[in-house]
Order: sequence, then C-alpha cells, then structure tokens
Amino acid sequence: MSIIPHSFYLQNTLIVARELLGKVLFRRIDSKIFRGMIVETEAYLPNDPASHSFHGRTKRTDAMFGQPGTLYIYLIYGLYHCLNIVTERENFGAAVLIRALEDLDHEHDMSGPGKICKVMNIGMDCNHRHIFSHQSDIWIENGEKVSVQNIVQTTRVGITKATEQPWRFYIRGNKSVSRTCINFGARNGTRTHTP
DNA sequence: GATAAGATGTTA
DNA sequence: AACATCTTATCA
Repeated sequence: MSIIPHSFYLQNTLIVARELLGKVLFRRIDSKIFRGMIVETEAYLPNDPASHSFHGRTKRTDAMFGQPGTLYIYLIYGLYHCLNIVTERENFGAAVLIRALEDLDHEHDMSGPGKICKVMNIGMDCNHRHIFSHQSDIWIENGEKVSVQNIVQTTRVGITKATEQPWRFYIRGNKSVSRTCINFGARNGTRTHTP
C-alpha cells in the first residue's frame, strides 16, 4: 500500500469525500497500530449553513481553513470528538467528516464518528496535524477501489440547519456504516421505513 | 426490531 | 439554547 499524496486533498470536496471510501486510516498508539477502512464520509463546504466554517475562521474552526490534508477535530455534544480532513485550497474552509470505519482487525466498533475517535484515541491534540506524512502517528493509505455502483450518495446525518444536501457517501451494504444511516435510509440504499 | 431520554462542554 | 453523537432503558 502507498500513502495518499498531499495533492489528493486539493481536489473538489465532494470528489475527495467519495474517493476516500475504501482507503485505510492508520493510527499508531505506542506500539499498537489500528487500521480502519473508510466506509462513510460527509462533505462540508464554506457557504453551507450546516458547516462550521459558515461563520468564517474562528478559534474553533481555525484548522478547517488550513492547508488541504490538515486534520480538523471538534468536540460534539460535550462528549465525543469528530475527525475531519481539510480539502481544497488553504483558507477556503471545506472538509470531509470521516463518519465510519471498518476495523480491518475486527477488534473494535468504529461505525460512527464519535466511536472512531474513542477507539483510535483521537482528541484535540490531533487538531491542526497533517494526514499526509508517513512519519506521523496518523496517516491514510490506498485501500480497495470501490466501484461506482457500490457507492451510495444521500443526505447527511444530524443536520437541523439549512436545506439539507446529498453530501454523504457510504459503501453499499457495508456492516460498519453508522446506525443513523440505517434509520434514515438503510445500508443498502433503500428505506426500511418512513422517518 | 424501534423509539425516547439522558449524558456533557463549547459556542454553531 | 443549540449542537456534524452515543448509550441505555423501555417498549414491542
């Protein structure tokens, strides 16, 4: 496997969100290495009321305006952390939220953004760090190519502001896609009930 | 299986 | 007061 180059994250945010599916997030903690295949993502853009960057660069969202490949970490509901990767050009204010991983070692449940950060011990100390260096203790490598017919594109999760956009991507049928997806759209892309 | 409530800290 | 969530409890 090879590490994803810096230039990958310079692309359009929706392209990055879609193409991150199937790639593998690595995290080293002491001598232990976690490996999780990305199975669900969401895109956040600067002119989107649901995006943290909507109100401009603040102390909280500073990392979201960093160079592409920067990590943006935030605390959600006072309890969990969420991991984002900055996209497009520096100072733009876009990012991809990593929503779910399939643990390639089958030891942990990372079927949700809060669960990923809990299992992989990703906290505010990772904010502003970069995802494109192999020397780091967090990086992404190429994984399996996901064919177009196995990618579902639909609305995001937990958004209460604005008109919601179909900016969530996940791998059809994957068992590690977050539970919220099951409740509002099903893992296979067909609704199980009306919300 | 589904649905509701509660936990918790920062600032949307 | 709201929030890019998760776990537990209580139905069925």
